Amino acid sequence: MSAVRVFEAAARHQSFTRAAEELGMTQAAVSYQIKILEDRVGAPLFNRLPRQVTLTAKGRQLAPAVTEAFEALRNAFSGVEDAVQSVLSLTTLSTFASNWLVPRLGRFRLLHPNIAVQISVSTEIVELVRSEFDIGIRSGTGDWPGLETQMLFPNQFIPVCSPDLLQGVDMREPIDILKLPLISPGDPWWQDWFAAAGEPNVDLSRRPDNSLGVQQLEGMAAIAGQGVALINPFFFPEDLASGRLVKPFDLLATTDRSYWLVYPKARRRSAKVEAFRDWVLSEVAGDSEAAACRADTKTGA
Amino acid sequence: MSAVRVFEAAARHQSFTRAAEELGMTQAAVSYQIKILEDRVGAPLFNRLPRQVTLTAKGRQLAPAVTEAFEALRNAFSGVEDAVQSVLSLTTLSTFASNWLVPRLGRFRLLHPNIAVQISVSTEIVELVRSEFDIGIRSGTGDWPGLETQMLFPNQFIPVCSPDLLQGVDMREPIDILKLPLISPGDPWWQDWFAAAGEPNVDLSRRPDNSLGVQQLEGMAAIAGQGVALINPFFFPEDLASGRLVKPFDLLATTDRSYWLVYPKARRRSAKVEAFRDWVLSEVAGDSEAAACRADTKTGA
DNA sequence: TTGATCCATAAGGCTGCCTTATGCCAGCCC
DNA sequence: GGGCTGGCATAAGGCAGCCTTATGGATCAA
Repeated sequence: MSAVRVFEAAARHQSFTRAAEELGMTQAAVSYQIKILEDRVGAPLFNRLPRQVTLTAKGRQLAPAVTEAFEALRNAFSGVEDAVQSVLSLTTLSTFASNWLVPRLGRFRLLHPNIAVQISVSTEIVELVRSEFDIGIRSGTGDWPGLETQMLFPNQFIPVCSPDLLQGVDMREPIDILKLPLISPGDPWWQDWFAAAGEPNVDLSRRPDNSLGVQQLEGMAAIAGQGVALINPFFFPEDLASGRLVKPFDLLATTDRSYWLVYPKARRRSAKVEAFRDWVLSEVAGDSEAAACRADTKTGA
Repeated sequence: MSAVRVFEAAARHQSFTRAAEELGMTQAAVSYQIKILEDRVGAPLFNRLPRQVTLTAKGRQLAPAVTEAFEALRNAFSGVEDAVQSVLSLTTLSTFASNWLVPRLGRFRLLHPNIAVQISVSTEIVELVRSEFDIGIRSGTGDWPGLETQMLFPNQFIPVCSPDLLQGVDMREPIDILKLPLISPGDPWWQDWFAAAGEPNVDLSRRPDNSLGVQQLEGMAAIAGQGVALINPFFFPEDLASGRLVKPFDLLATTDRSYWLVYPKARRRSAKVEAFRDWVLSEVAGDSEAAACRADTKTGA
């Protein structure tokens, strides 16, 4: 089979030496391969003239078809390889996509205009090691065998709501939150947050469970004044900075889970993967700086 | 490169196991090759599902083009291989072609209707070992390295002429031939024949040298009554049998050379070569029988 | 004649491919 | 539900085939 490849090059160059150069091997190897192919075909494909080789009749019959076939192969593979180089496909959690990634993606496109990003949103964790995705964003503890992992930010929660909702409500202790409607009260993180706030025995089971299940929507509901949502502040930096969302209590409930950027170890050398990873990490670093800055101005005020 | 071949089969079958069967290797080898190709392309080409594999998007993009390219290759090679199988090309000496081979070729075509014979006539000895010819007919001593050789018949000479030419000529001893015009008196075999006849010192240098150089033409000239030609009786069996040519003396000059059928050792297993060789040998055997038969009838008469 | 170029060939080493053996996973069937 | 089967992955190991180096032959050019 590789003999065919050698033949193709030799036929194009009408020279074993040039073909060897093109293929990065020695002239002897070309001669060897051509002989293999001739034995296999049962007839000589080249006339050996003193200082050159020329195609025999059968060689001339073969050469154009072979070259054409290899052109087709080259085109097909280069097409796919271009796609592989220029399309980065990632699977991500819904809220990360809508509240973190998509708003910033324009900057990535500016940095890397030749890399197209395909986002697939899914709640389930897809098997990344042998999937078609280059990168995944997932929440967990970071121990995924076979995957390179980069922690992005912790999975923390804090209750937020619209400032209007607090009007006239006496909000002194965390338990006072229960005076307001909760968004997704069935979310078990609520129990954890109240526990972290020193109220381990809050019973939310009798509240109507209008769970939205997706932080993005919960945050939107909170902004709309429909109640108190438990959200990760990393996903609502603008709303918190602008005051559209306020924190009744500055108590973050921390979890053992974080958001991670992961990708198969096998593809860690891929340029597009490196580019995207570095960009995400720089964005996360920017977030932390901004958060620190806001904290400073707040304490300063 | 061979990984592409494996991919093509696997994509067609949508199964590594079937592909392995088709290619005559193990399923493990297919798996190995596909992995090689995927690493090289930088993206998976198959989705590994529980009891089957399916093409990924990139695999689907690749498969048709690859299959098409391989079809083209297969067609090109099978076309050439058919030609190799069905066309027997031979290089032969002019007289052998015209006076021996061509008149009998019809029988070969009847025996092997699927083998086409291409005859190339040349006086020079072409290098057979790596030429495009499958078979050669040459005159010599039979020591050609790298060639399989089959002796056909000896290179013997005997003077012949038209019976009309002998009218009124006293033809008792070989030297009497010189009373008649010689065809191609410059032919050195004349000297040899006279030497064999006990006349080593015949001087032919002063005769006009109207050499024809080709026995066929010399024989035709003799039949036409233009003189005495020195010919190989194997080439004129009909003319001798019918009496169009007669032998003034039944003295064959033998030489150390013979006519040989030769072919490259490398192609001795080729069906067409074997078929042609066997046919030629059977024809030669038939000649000998016929000659023996004629000799019998002559002595019987 | 000498040098340069191009191909063939022989010898030898090493890589890479294939096989064998085993494990895993899921579906199927009793 | 527990074997059983079918399909693929993986590891280990051996061997073949490919490539390289080195050399020779043949021709052309200077």
